[in-house]
Amino acid sequence: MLTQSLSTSVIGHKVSPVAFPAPAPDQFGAVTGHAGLVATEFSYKKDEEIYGEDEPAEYVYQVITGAVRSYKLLSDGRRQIGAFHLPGDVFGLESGTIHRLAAEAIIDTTVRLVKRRSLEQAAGVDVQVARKLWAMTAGDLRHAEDHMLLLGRKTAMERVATFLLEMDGRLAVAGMMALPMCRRDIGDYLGLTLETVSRALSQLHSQGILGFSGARQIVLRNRQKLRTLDA
Amino acid sequence: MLTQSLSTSVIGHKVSPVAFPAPAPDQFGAVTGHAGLVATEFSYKKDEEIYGEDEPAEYVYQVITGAVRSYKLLSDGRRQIGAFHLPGDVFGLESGTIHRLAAEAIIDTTVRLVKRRSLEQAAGVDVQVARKLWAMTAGDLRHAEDHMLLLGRKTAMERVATFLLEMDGRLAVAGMMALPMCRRDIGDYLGLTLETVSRALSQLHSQGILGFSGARQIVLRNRQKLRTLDA
DNA sequence: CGTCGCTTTGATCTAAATCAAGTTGAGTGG
DNA sequence: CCACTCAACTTGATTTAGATCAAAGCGACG
Repeated sequence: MLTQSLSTSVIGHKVSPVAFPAPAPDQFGAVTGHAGLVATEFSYKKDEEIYGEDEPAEYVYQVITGAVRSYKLLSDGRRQIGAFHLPGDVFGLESGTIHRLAAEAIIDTTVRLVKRRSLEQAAGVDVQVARKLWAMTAGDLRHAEDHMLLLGRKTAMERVATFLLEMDGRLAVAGMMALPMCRRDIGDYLGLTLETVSRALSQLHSQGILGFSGARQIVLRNRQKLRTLDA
Repeated sequence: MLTQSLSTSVIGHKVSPVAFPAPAPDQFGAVTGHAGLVATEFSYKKDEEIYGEDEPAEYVYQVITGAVRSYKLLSDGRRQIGAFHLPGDVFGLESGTIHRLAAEAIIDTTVRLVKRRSLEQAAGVDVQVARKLWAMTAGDLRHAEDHMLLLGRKTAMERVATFLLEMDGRLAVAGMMALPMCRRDIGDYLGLTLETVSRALSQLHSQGILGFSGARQIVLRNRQKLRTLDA
């Protein structure tokens, strides 16, 4: 299966910023606003693979709309999701030539992408670009280090509380968050089963710490209490 | 407590390579062999702190002899060791200004260190240095991604098998490895208790997959079998 | 408005944690 | 050089958090 939509544009300093709902500081712009890097848009349907584990890393991506999961698999199908990527997030950035994790669209998703080689070339010319690429990889490392602590040492309730606070910070609009991912994805991110995730959420609901409007629309009613549960 | 020993030298291209038993490719040399960076040696006693979590990242370190653990703590003392650093390994490298994990000497340890600022400065002048710093952070990220899979989805026996194969690759000499760390450290690295680690090792011993000469001297007698157990 | 995937909830099981002794062995001081 | 000491390690008994197995709800979509 290939493209659902594709458009190409040459990104210059103030040329066609391609408005997208990026809540986070624009990580990509700081890098693509250089030397006529070519950025392309591409769309993926729900559950479509963006790239596979150990595939050559030809492109670097930024989520425009939608959501993406990055993950590793064991031979028998056990899966560990390393990160969720939401609008504004850059993913698939590698210092080497290979993607260490696979990536799939969680829901219908549109991304911007640039060739990894062109970024590396820009980094060779512009020290600021090189600095930014390093900083983005360091940001991914920080997240992974925090997540190792969660996976190795936190209880199920602590993991779910940490997840809710993370998602609250990343996608809450008007105090409500619309989770794009299913319970199984959350479980595979937190090193739990989907049933354990569901039970923890139910318990938080019964304690009035969160409210539901459908399984994936969540309102945090007591962030302070949640913070005491997150470890 | 402060220094056990300290010496300073100006590292130039072929000036005083300060011979050290680094089995890995010399990650530091590629970076310190530039622009008269000043490298200092420093020693730490067993269990001495090298830096704390969230402390300013003033230096970048390389193990000369000994071993180091990098870890995070929860408020109640639960600990997750993110990495062990062995002779030749660089640690404490940050893109930002803060150490994200604490570091302690596992046994008496000597390190080389350079100021982070001076490395950043060199990276601003020399693109090769910038590239190397990025590649080192990316290497740490790769390890963290692999470790998330282990912590989130592997069984106790799979974790211990993975650990043995990792250490075998990093510190086996003449088919034998001398582990510098205790069972509790191994447990805190693998997200297990020390008892579970001990039981897994005993089971591998009774199956003839490994041999002991004292609890920390291990010979792998059947790497192939171990690889089938590692997931 | 029926179907199917997702979610919740309940019952039971189990891998690993916890609690509890012993054992070993490296380092110390007599 | 030997015996003592103490931390590290092993092993056993029991507990438990979370996994697994199973069966309803529910809700979005065709």
